[in-house]
Amino acid sequence: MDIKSNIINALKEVISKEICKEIDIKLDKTPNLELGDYSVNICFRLAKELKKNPKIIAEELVDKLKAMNIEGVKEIKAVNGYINFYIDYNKFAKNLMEEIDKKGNNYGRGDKKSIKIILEHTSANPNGPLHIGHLRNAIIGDCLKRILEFYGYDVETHYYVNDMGRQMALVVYGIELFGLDKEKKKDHAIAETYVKINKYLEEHPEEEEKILELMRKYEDALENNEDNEITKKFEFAVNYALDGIKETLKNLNIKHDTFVWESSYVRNGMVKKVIEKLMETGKVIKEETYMLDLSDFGIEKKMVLARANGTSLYSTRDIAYHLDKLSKCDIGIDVLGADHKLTAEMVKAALKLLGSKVPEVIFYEFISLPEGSMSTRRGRFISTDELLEEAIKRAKEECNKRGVEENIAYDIGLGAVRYNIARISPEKPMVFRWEEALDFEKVGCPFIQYAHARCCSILKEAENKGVKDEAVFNYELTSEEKELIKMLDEFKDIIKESAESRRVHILANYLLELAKAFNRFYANCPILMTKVDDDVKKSRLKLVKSTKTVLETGLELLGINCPGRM
RNA sequence: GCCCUGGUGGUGUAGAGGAUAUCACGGGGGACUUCGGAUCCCCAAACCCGGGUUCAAAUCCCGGCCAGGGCCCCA
Repeated sequence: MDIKSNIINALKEVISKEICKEIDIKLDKTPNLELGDYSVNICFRLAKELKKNPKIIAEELVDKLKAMNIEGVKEIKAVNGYINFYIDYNKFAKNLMEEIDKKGNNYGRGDKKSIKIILEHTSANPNGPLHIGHLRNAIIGDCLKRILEFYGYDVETHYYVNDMGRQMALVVYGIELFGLDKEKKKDHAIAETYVKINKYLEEHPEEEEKILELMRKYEDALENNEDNEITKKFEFAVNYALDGIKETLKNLNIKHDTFVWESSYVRNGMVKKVIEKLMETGKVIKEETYMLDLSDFGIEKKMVLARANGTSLYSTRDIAYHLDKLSKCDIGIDVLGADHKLTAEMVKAALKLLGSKVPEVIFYEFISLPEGSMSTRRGRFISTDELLEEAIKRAKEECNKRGVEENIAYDIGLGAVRYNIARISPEKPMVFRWEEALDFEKVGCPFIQYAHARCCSILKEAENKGVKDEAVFNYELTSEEKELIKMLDEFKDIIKESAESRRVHILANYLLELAKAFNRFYANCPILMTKVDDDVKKSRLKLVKSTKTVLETGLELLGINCPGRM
């Protein structure tokens, strides 16, 4: 039984006995250690019902609570109507350090939940490289996958490949007209051709017909489940772009389990079936084409299910994909840009109409450039490759400046890129500025990695000196030690909160705080110095070891490596 | 016009009913003869505006204002 539950149980017992009430109790964190470690504000709530001053209620309750000798609690105080609990750090520290020691990098891991999640993320159109907008999707998605897995879910990641859109037909036609620059990285070569064909079409609008024809032919072939010249051209183009994208993802330390092509749902007839089933609901209106009435779901806009020429539409294929995906898992999660909000709502509504589960959708706001939003079509974007390359280059310079081996530059550079995005809550719009992206002081990641490296070197030094770590903790702990211990304990809650709310920035911000707490501890509490008492030395060393473990685990969950020296 | 997000020191960001609003950068000042200075400490500096709900509001509600996004037989 942990201390928090002990406190809550004791409170419930006292309140039901003294006041004859069952109430929900939530423990709060105190603003600082002087006010204890945990607190409750129930007295304010009780004050109204009992018509009594909250201060007095608190004092009375404290007397009763003290008499109960709650295990792990050293002191209880009533302050201005709050009840503050002070925990017994010596005991607490000992237990916690032993737990971390025993579990190692599994400390904080959730129990296996036997729940299958399919998490779709990145899913950028294969008409060019990942730009820094897609990067936000990819990083949020990948961190989330790691966190959910660690929390105990069985997670499969999907990359949904949009191979049927107009933009792919443009690429295919573009390759016919202009070919591909074989010198360039494949996804960049595709983008170059894509920009050219867009410009060409602006100048030759009469050729628009050819694009429509390509789309028509591709879809016809798919509907008949045929392979012919056209499908080969599309597949070539898509795979060509995907090769490049996969290379970038690999550099980002991101791996998808499955790539699902939207065309597969036309091939297997599911898209047709979706339309048929939707017709059966009686909510389909036939105008020039089929429109779905979703007003029952509060959506006034009608959802168009197919083009007048009979070809399918992105959102209809998306319904088929979700129907299939959601039948294969317990929870489906999509990471999508905020521009998909309306369509996502429509897809959800359509799924409900069909009696299906609906996906959870995580929206993130766009990353824009100071001069405006990005556009692959206009060639106005910053690619992830570019950013990563620059970040690693900058990391190398920093290493050289400090006389550290360059081979850790990748870890530092990638860490900065990933962390810089992971730390921001997704609903916040971001503006990309090179100076900020490459300012390693501003990005908290090197700070965290440095704290880890520092742990490593202290542990190594201890080994040289023959000092062994042990959770003795038989002395009065300093406030820095207490803060650090509390942070290490909090890791479990952070994982839970981060996983359950599907918010990765919570973990990212926590790690920075942990590193901060560690540095404060390091600055104020001598560890291996000769004047330090042996038991203190051993205990503090254990604290270092535990911090290293948690930093390692946490950074790994953000897909960030931590070098042993830097 | 309608819908959805966001608005917190100079800048970027956390906090989503509770006590003195987090952290970083930038500015100013300081610390260190032993464990690694990508360090630590201190100072100045912020909740868009107006109402409301509450013992308690940055946080919830209503109304403004500002910014971004959406409202395609695009994806």
